[in-house]
Amino acid sequence: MQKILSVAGPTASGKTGLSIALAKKWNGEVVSCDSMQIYKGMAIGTAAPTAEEMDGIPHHLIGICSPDDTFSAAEWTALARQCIDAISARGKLPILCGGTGLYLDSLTKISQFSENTGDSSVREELQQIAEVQGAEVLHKMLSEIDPEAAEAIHPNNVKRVIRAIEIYRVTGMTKTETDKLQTAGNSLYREFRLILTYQNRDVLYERIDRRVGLMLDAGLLEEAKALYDSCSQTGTARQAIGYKELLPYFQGLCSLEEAADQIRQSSRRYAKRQITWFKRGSGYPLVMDNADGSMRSLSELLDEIEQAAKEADF
RNA sequence: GGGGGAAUUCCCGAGUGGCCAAAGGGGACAGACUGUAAAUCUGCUGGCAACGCCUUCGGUGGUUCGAAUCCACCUUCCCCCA
Repeated sequence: MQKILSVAGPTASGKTGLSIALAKKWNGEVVSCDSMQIYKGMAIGTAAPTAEEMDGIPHHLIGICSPDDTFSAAEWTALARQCIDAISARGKLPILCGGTGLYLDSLTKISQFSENTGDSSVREELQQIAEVQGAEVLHKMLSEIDPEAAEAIHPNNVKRVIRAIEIYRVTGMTKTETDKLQTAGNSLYREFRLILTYQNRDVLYERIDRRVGLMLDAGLLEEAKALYDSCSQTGTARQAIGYKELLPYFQGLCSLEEAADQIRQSSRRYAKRQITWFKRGSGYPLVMDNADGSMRSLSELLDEIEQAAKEADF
């Protein structure tokens, strides 16, 4: 089984720096596991590593799609698998680095994605039903075809209700059956997952606040402006934190300071959701901060990781 | 100097005699998550020995069986006329 090392954790927790240090130490290459770094022209706002930060370590799946492209966890997984194979073939260690929990779990938990199950016309039709007749009606439709999924998905979560119905419409199989099928079989990888954690939430939040300032200094405004001028406003990329909050500012609806506050807030909430996500998975919790609020040194962290990996027989 | 208005639970903001620990929104906190995921959604938010009790609606007194809601005075803020 292929070995992969993954570095997960909330935004601004220090994944990038750590993954590069690990790549140097263990002869690795980094594969970004980030739903937004995948897009071109969003390097600053997604905190993608600069060439200088990479310091010669090859990075993959950063800036490879147009912000207008639609993208999916399945597509990402397919690309990531290719990267991992290629890196392994070079005799190097693939290091997955990123905060998109869904992507990381897709890679490691889903043995086989079924054939393309998306259909935008079906989605639009269902969306219409939700808008005209209400979310309840849509949810009832799901109850009839897949009661188990309906039970698990809240009626208000229209996106997920639609997806569950869409699967059935396109494939004739329910979401419940599909999920079962996709997770059947063993994982393809022997993963050692580091989950970057903070004992003091405030320390992480301060890092987030500080980084937003740094992004603005680095030219986030120009980058966001260019993005809005050149792209349609409908793709996944427009959901990215750091860009969508700037739109009201460009439209003259709020001050830059207000927009920046909004970015900081969105980032903190995002971090919280990531923490919740990674908490339920397994992995080695790597504590990044000391009790007094200072950060632990890189060498100390690397030593601990080496020890933990050895104990996990990785 | 005169006239008018406002003070509500972390914030904004309803409530104008009992159905009010107090609508709604925001924030915070907690959680869910399998092809849009930096998205989407849920729960929760005075205290407690907790199907009940206690404290709370600027402050102090009062009216009333009963007040955030009525009265008096005080404090602060806003507006208008001088």
